[in-house]
Amino acid sequence: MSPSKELVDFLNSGHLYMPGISIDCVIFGFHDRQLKVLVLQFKSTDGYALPGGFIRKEEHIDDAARRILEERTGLKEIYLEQFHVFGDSERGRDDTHRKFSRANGIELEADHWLLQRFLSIGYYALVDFSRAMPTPDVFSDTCQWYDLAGLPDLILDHNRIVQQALETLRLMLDNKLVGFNLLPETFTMNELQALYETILDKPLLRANFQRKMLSLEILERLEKKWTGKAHKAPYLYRFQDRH
Amino acid sequence: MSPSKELVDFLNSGHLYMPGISIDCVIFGFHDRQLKVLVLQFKSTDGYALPGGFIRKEEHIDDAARRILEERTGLKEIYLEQFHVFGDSERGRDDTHRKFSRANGIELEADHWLLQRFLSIGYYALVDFSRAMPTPDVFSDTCQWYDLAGLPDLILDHNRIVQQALETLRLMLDNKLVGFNLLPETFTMNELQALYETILDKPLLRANFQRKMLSLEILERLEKKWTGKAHKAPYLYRFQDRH
DNA sequence: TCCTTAAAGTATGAATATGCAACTAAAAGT
DNA sequence: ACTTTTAGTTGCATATTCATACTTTAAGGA
Repeated sequence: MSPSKELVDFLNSGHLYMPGISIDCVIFGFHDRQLKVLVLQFKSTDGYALPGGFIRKEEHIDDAARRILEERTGLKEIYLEQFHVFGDSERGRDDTHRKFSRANGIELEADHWLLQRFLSIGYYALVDFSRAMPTPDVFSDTCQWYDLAGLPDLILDHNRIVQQALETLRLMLDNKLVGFNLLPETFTMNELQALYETILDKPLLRANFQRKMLSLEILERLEKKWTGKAHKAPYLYRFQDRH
Repeated sequence: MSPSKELVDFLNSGHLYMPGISIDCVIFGFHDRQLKVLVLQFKSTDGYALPGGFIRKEEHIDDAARRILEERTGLKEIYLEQFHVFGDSERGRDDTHRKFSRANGIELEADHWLLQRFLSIGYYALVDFSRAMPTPDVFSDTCQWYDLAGLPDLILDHNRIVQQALETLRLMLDNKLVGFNLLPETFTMNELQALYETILDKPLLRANFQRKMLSLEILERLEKKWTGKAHKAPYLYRFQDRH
């Protein structure tokens, strides 16, 4: 098979980026009471990977992460935070990139920039599942949501990166009230509770959850949402201060 | 003035390290009811800086941080954690290193590795003040403890790095009980309380603090400490599970 | 129309944690 | 022995959280 122009261009673009450093993004979404993560599937091989990329020579690292995120989801203004640097001494020096390139018709030189050791800065992002438009990158055939529990084996240490992102998310959930970024503009109290229960992986008492959330005085109660179901209609709420 | 051999060797050692990445360490100590930070003073200029260094090509980033820490304090087995990557796009591209080298008799080439953009991984460390042996590095005349409140102006964004390390420390204090790493092996309840009050920058009620700490069941009560003062002798305690 | 069902919203008492103040203990000086 | 001073403890009021029960309301059906 002959390599695509996009791939060749990318493999020749090492001089644009800071050497030895990459960014990997754990992009969380929430749907059907499940926490989801965006995962790419490589072309021609069966490798799965987190969305990632490199830092341009003159680019703030947060801007690099935002750029990667926008490319994969179509969304600007995403809630985004770095959480850890992964710095194993052999990180990136396995044959992941070599095998991928070979499968796509390119043999990488031994000193190719993609074959060097890479640190990776882990970012986690929280997006409104209903607004994200998953879009594959130059390496990938697909860009899809996976249930956190049903993640495939990912390349390198990407499974560990997801785990650590999740731990950070749990720590931040009450601390900084980041959870709202995973929901649409308006939501019911039940949806919010389901989000918390999913992330924390434990059931919460409805009455107490409601009281706690309302006591924070960050929720604006809107009109009711008639669902057509045979029971009292829930209120819709809006978070008063996103991010 | 003619440059020292050590400095010349260091300036020629760029090929040993990962390019574009450094480590900066905020080393906290506690003494006289004050939180202290280790700060270096540059030779021949009046620049102050955090202890820092670079990552060897085959070295885990945590090992690099531990190496830097051991060089500055003489201590192994230090409590150490990365907390943030500082990645401004122009970071490192000011004239700090050029001025320093010039003052020490070396004119750096425009493309010298020290004049490139650098990301920096911030680590904070908690050490037992009484055991640390502050030791300057090749750039520095002195390596000294400074009260957090009395820090001098530091180079680059190092003052901001200290601020962010302090915020992280405050977050972690109860969360992971890291505070004990700032105290000697044994300590009185009063010393522990003073530590907490200093870090959190607020007074705590003695009775409540004691009850809370004891209820955690992580303190082992040892014999009493006779101070020679005209009052009841306090107990000494030991933390049961360092780190 | 009115009763039933189911989920939303609210209220209440118990358990636990925290804030505040007082009390007892003990080491050393007078 | 009495005082001073700090350590350690105790009791109680208040606040927060936990667990459960009660009330409300939209829609379906007798």
